[in-house]
Amino acid sequence: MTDVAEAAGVGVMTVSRTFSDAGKVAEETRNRVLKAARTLGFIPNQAAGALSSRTSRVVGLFIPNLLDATYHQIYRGVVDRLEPAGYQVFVAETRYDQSREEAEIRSMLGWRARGMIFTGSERSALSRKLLTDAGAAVCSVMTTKAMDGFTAVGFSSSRSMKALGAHLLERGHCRIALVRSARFTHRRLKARHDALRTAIANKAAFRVLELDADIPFSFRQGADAVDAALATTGKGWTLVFSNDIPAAGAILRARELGLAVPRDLAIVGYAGLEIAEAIRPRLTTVRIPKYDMGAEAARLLIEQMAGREVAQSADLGFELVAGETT
Amino acid sequence: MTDVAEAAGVGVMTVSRTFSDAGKVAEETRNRVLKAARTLGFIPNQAAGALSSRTSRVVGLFIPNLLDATYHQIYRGVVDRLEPAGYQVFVAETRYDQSREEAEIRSMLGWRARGMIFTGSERSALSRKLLTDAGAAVCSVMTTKAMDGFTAVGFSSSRSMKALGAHLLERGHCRIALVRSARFTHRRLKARHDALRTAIANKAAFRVLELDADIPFSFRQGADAVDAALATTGKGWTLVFSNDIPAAGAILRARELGLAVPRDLAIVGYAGLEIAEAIRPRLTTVRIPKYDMGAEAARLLIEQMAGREVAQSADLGFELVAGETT
DNA sequence: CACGTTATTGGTATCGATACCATCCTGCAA
DNA sequence: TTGCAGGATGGTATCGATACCAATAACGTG
Repeated sequence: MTDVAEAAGVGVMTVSRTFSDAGKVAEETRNRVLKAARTLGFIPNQAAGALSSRTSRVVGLFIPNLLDATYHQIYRGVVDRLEPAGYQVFVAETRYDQSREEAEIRSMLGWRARGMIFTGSERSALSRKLLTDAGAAVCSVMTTKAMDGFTAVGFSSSRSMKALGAHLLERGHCRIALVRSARFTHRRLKARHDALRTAIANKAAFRVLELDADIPFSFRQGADAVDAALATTGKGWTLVFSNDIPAAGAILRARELGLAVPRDLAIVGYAGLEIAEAIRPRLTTVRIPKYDMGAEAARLLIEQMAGREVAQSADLGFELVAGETT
Repeated sequence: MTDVAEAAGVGVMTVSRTFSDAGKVAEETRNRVLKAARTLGFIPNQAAGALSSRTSRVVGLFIPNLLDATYHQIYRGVVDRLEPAGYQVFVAETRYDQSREEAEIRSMLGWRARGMIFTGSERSALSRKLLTDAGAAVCSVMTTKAMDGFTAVGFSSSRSMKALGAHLLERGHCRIALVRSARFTHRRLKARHDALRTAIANKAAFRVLELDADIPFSFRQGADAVDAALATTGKGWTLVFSNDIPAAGAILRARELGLAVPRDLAIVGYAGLEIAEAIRPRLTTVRIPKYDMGAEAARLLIEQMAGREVAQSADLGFELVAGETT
């Protein structure tokens, strides 16, 4: 920076200002500085900037699985809002692993991130403590339950399940099986499941089909669920998945076995991914506001980091998509 | 750090060493320092560390689209290798946009990343200049062509297309159409396509089906391709896609239209994703070493950053998966 | 014309780590 | 006993920005 200052014939502060507080440097000077910087190939050292200003423009984004289109869209939404605002997004893929998440939080705090956005399951007690102690602005996505001073952006998953339950009852489904895998069933998912059970009450038979999967959401998981369902409960059941991918896998498997969907086997997904409308029969699913949740979370976080008061939570709703599989 | 040093009754350097060069601190002292750090909630400031040591342990990873399972697996491979080695991976999603990529490179250089891994299409001239000027270690993934001092890890996509061409001719396909979209066809993909054309020579009819898509790889794109193919060329063609997702979309659409695959319409994918074996008929595709490319690229980069000599490139091969759609 | 105001610029201490060198201590060989 | 190697530890300058304050120029106003 000293070199650039010298080359441009100005003080270092003018160079610094040229690259940070826009507008406080005269146009003509600014151009001279930028030209000198370009000639010398100068790129401001972010580390030095963060250290000196004692406040980095880093925001941490925690995502269980970036391959999941739901989370990927959230990621896009977050980036699209934070980048123009001058923030740098550091992504951490937690892989549904709490110890990974804790390690990543530490790492973000090491970079002195001022804000963090979490998606997916809930924070561990240790994570929450780390975050509150550090005084970081925190926003949880996929839930509307603000807590511990963390804001929340999402939708009511219990209401979505209530709507789904009503839809199923209305279409005369009377044997409903919830498919899940122990390894990827976190508390929030359990709550979602309870909501469905409640919605159904005893107007239909209800059971849980527990599978063990090693990958979070796979087509195979759906196929396995169909096989398991046929083996244990026989035809005539409605399989409710927690994602569209395994639901699609179930459709493919059902067709392979010559089963009529939804007559022999009904299928429900969750998320509202592209495959839900690409596959035949069209999948019944719950479309959730993926991108918008990310964008809104980012917006809230920006406000918080600027020290402004913000709403504790935002409910962006959902949409029940009645397809041809129920 | 000063506080921790005081609390532990040691000098700041001992604290610093406790958190960085492992082994140079006596076990007993080390424990005292760690305890003090835990009590005080001390987390080393990465920015200060990077500034002071004039060498950050940051590696940039550039990916066109994290939702694409190919790139996502590469990402996993990279992270799994670099994290245990003490490096921090900063991911940048370029979205197939060169100006985004250039901006992200600048940003990485701002963090003084010592190494960068690129996947997908080729670097622009400006990008290459930025990288060489900065003296960063660079590795390209998905290609075996090392250039400009950048190492490369991948497979021979032209050989994969030659193998595919041979397979198609062997199975008697005589009308082959390459499906692509202008927006997402970069130079490497073109080279891949040329290789297929060469492999086929004039032993089969060859044409290109140009679609315009706004998303890189979607099911819809495959469905559109089927519709376009039927409209322009009629039945009996083999559609060659550059990804399994649109190929799967094509299968779904073909079945919806009552077409027999591969008799009325043959379909070929690329990448070797889960859906290729989940869908019926099973998709013919080229399986590429996704995860391993990432891991190997990371390994090479670690060696380079340690100043050791490394092989210029690594060819990890591919596997032609003959399915039921050809 | 004096004077407050605003726009622009510069000097220097400072952020929190690490590099580098110095010091101290211990154990062992001569 | 002496000398010395090597392990453990500490002191302090330094990395490259920004915060803070000061200085100067330009401008309008009464």
